[in-house]
Amino acid sequence: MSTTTTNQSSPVITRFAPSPTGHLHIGGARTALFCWAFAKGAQAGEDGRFLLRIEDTDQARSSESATRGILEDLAWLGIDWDDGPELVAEDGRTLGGDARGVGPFFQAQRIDVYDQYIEQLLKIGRAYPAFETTEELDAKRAAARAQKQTYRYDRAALEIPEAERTARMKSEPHVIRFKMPDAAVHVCDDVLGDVRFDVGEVDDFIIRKRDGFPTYHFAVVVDDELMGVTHILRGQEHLNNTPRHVAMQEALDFRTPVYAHMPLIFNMDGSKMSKRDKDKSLRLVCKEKGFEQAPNGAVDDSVFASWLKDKKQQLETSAVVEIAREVGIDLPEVDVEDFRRGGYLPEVLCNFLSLLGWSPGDDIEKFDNEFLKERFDLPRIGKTNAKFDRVKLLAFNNDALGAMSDAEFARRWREWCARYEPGVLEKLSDEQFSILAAAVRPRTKTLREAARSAEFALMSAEQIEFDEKSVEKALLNGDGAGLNVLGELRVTLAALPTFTADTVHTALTDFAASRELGMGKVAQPLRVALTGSTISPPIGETLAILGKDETLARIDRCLSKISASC
RNA sequence: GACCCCAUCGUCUAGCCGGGUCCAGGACGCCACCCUUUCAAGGUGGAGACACGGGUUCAAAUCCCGUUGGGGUCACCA
Repeated sequence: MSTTTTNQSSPVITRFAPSPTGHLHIGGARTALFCWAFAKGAQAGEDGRFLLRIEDTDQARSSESATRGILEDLAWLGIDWDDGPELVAEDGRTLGGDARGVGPFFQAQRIDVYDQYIEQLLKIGRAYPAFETTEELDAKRAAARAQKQTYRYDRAALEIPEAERTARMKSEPHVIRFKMPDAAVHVCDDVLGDVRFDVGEVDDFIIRKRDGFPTYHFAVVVDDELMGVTHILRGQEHLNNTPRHVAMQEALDFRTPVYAHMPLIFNMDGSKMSKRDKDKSLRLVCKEKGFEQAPNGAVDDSVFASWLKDKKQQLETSAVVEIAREVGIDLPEVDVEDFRRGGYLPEVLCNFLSLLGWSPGDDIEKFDNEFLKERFDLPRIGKTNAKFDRVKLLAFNNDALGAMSDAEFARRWREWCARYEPGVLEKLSDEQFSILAAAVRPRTKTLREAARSAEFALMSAEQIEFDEKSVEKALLNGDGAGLNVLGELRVTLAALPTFTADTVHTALTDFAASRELGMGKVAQPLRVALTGSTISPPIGETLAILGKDETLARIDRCLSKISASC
C-alpha cells in the first residue's frame, strides 16, 4: 500500500544528482526529466524547485568536462534547474545558481560538511572506524563466496576497545562505517509500496573512504537533508540502497523524503544500455572486416589490438567516433549527446523518454514538456522495466520533422549542421540550402539523415560513383533506353530559360507526355546521372539545387562514362 | 547463492487501487492492398497479449496464494 507523505505546506524540491563521469546517459535523462516535471509542474504548485547536484566524490573518475557536458545535455533537452551549478544556455539564460544558499553543489567541495556529521555519528556511537585493508576485505569476501555464503561485514572493528580505536584513528589509515540498527528497516516507496529489510540484510557499510571522501550513501543523505529535498525520484537499482539511507536519516534525526523508484530502461535484447555498447558494436565490425590496426590510425596499434581482444576495454570517445565514421557504421546511441549527433530532436527525445515508465493515459502519447509538467504524477509511474525501442523513437522523430514547417525545419537543420556537419553549410548557398531543406524534410527521419540525402549536392561531378544496379535498371535496360532519354533530355534542359524546381518539373512532364513515357522512365535515368543512384529528392528540386550548369555537366559525364563502358 | 522488485500484443503501454461496460484499447513494428517519378510519406484493412496453476466471487486482466520467468542489489563506484 503506497503511502504518500507529501507535506502540502512545504514546496516540492527534487534533485538530479549525476556523477560526472561522461555525457548524460539516456536513463539519467529520463530521471532528470521526471524530477524536473514533478517539481516544476502542477503537482508541486508554484514554489517547486528542481536542484542539480554533482556527485564527484570519486576523484579518479570525475572530470570537469563531463560536468559541463551533462549541464549542456540537460539544457538542450529543455530541462532547466533552479539550484545548482551555473550554465549560460544557448538562449542566453543563466541556469542554476544558489538563490537559497544551500550550495556548493559539488560534493567534493563539501567535505567539511560531511565530516561534521560523521563526527556526530561517531559521538553517538552510530559510526565507528575500521582498519581492514581492501585486500583483507576482498579475502573475506572470497572466503564467504567459496562457502556459498553471502558476505557481510563482520564488525571486527567493534571488537577493538573503544579507547584503542580512537587512538588508532589518529595514526592509522581507516574508513568510517555506519552502524546499522538492530531492527528491520521499512522503506516507503510511492511507486513500489512498503518494502521491509530485515536485520542483518544490510551490513555496516562504509560512509567515509580512506581518502577522506564520503561515500555516495553518506553524501547523498546529508546533502538531500541540507538542500531540503522532499521527493527522491530515481531508478529502481537504488531500491536496495534505500534502507541504508533511511537508517542514516533516523540516526541523524533527518527527515525522510518521499521515495519513488522508477523502472529501469534496457536495450531491446534485454542488456543494460551501456556506454560499452558503442565499443561492442564497433569491435564487431572491425573484427568482421579483419582490421588489425585502427583505420586511419585513430589509436595506437597496440591499444587497438588489445581493445579488439578485450570486451571490457573502451577506447576514447573521440577515437570511437572517428573509427565508426571511417568504417561507415552508426554507433548505437546511449548518451543524450549521441542522440543529438544522430539528428534527433530534443522534444522528441523527451516525449519518447516520458513514455518509458510513465504514461498520461487516455491514449495520449504525443506531447511536449509543458504537457508533461502539467500531467506528470507519481501514481502513474509504472513498475515494469522497459526496453528502449529505437525504431519507435525514429518514428516519433520522423513524425515531428514531418509536422514542421519548412522554415522551422531549415532552422533546426542549419543548427545541427553547424555543430556536426559544417561542410553542408559551407558548400551550399542559403538559397540552395532552403530548397534542399524543403525537399528532404518530408522524407527524412533524422537531421543526420537529411544531411546524408544532401550528399549528392555537396560532391563534385567527379566524385559520383555510379551504382551498378541502378545503372543497369535505369540506363542500360531495354537496349539503353534510359541513355537515349538522357541524351534527349540534355537538349531539352539546356534549352530551358529558367531553371527552378517548377520549370524543370514542367519541362520533364511535358517531355514525358510528348514521348508517351511514364515519369519513371524520365526521372530515373536523370537521378542516376546526377546522383549515381535511383534515390534522390523530388526530381525538380534535385535539378534546381544543382543548377543548370552542374546538371548538364553531370549528364555529360554520365553519358560518356556509361556509353563508353558498354 | 542471499535479499528485494516486477509480470497485458514482438516493443512501449491503457485498463488493475474502488472486480462486471474488456471475446482487452492506443502507439511503434509486421503483413496485405491502394496511391506513386525514386526514396519516403499517406490511405484502407489485417494478424498479434491478460506467463502458468490454484483459490475468493454470481462474475477476475483486475483481489489472495503458489509456481515459473525476468530484473535489481550484494564495492573504500555512484
